[in-house]
Amino acid sequence: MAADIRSELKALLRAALEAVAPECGATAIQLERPRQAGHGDFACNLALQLAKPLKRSPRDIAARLVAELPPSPLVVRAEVAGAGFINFTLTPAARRQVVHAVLAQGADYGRSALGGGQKVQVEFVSANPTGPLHVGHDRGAAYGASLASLLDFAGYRVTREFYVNDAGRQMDILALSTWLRYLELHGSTLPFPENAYRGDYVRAMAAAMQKAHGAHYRRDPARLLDGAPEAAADAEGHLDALIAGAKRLLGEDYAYVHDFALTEQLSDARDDLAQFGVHFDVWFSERSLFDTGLVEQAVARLAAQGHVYEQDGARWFRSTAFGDEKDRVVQRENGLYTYFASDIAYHLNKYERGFDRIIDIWGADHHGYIPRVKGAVEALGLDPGRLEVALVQFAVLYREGRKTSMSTRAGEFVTLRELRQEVGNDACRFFYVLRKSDQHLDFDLDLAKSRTNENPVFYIQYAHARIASVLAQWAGEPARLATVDLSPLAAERELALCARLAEFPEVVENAARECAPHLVAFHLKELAGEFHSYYNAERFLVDEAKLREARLALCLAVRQVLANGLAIIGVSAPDSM
RNA sequence: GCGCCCGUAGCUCAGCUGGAUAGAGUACUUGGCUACGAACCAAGGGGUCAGGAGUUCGAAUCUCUUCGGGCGCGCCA
Repeated sequence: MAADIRSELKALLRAALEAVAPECGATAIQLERPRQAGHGDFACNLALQLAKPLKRSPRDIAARLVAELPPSPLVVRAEVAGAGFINFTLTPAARRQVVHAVLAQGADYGRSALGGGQKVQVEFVSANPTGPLHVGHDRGAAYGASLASLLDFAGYRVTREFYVNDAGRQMDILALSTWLRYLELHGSTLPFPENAYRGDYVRAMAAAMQKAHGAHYRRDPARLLDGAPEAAADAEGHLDALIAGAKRLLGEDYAYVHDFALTEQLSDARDDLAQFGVHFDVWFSERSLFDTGLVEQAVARLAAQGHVYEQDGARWFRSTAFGDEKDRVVQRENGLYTYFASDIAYHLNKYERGFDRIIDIWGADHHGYIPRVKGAVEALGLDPGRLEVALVQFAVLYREGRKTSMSTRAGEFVTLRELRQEVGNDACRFFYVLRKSDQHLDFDLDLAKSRTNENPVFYIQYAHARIASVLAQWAGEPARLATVDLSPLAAERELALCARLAEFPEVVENAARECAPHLVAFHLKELAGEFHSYYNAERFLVDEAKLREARLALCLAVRQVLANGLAIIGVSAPDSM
């Protein structure tokens, strides 16, 4: 609807341009929505753009353009303003028609064909399954989930994916940690390494393992230390020796312990995220890349292209040839592939799955990783332009005015679960999306907890609930409002509200283009604000039937847009609070 | 040292591909419930858009530079 008005106005301007300056007929015509109400519904800067090539004053050109504008039933006034803007004021009927559009399209209002059905993959969270999700992950979860919904709404076919790092040393450390706690339950007094996973959840897993299998995985802890360096002298070496010892003593049972811990953590993460309203279509296993030989193949493919060389016994990818700072090891001296190697394979796999766009959402601390991954993609002969990396800055948590430190291994962190319970799902989701993702963020826990009613999410939900309440008291049939006569909506406040509704599809497209769901959140805040003003200024359930129904139709349209927007952000739209 | 991100009101943050007098929330000061929900509304004060230079009709926005902050620079993941 709004797009129709835009294209109509552009056509008018195009015609005027042909009459005034045919030699500049190729100039792109830009329409924007002025901030100030006095500047009409749409503004065009065409005359300002033409000033230089035509060597005439912008206001003069604007006046000529206005004089040549063909008449239109949508436009009540076109005038020159400011430095040479052309401001269009629409007729009230044109401004009101959006209400019918919203009510007719319902939950689909704002849906766009921008994506053209392209396949896009959004990979996010992808946390190591070595402990509960914590506040270092939830911002990425909220952003990724909202972005995925947004792109879906904007006409893309979206796959939401979680990459499971189930192949590395960190998983071995978790398995070891769990097993050591399990041995403690069976009387072991072996000192627990400082640098192993110390969180209580590890003890819980050990207890679960004991409950399910009794002493089946018990081994003599004294034999575990054979040949291990002193923890004090070489903490990491000590840990590796313990892992080797665990594998030696457990034999084939090691795989069970390992997978037990992995499965526990993964299902915990899955539940946690599901309760946060975050769902994935694919949980992609890193280990599967090794099992299917894809890591080997990917490196071989790089080597075949001449991008791999040997040095110091290791094999290196020449990423400097693709803009990276230094070359990177893909296969270590000990024969093991690096995490980077499996990541190359993973991205190769992503391309092979035929996505038109691949969006990786990473924590900002991984920014240095971008050139090597893009470089590898390019080296494989793939189009690096299809791969986009969105960085999410970490939220810094403050408790009683002090920064809270986070360490998974030390077990000191605020979990996503705790944060959700303290702040609430809706507020939490909204809070994160209300910030631009690449902006640093201070999260004051005490403020979020003690004054949740100050969170803007309630402001928006309240508007939704208020409308629901009014409609309930009206007790009429909402479907009937879809075709009601809107002409009683003549007040400036009502027409401004209509304009805000008409903007929603533009906001969706813009937000999708920018991968910026926060734009949707801000738009909803403004819409809710204008509605609250309206609510306080006018009564809806008035005696005069035509006016009452027109106003209720507008309210219903507002409620619909609020609901559609909140759905993108992953926040509920309650009828009562 | 090199690279990436950032610096806007006391605080937390918006500001769309450069547009008109830089905006919200919060805090502070006032006013509004015998009302369709006061988790709301109305009004007020509060700014060298970190500093400087450049690009042009026009800069918070683009370029360069200085200062300040965050992060990254492993045969870790």
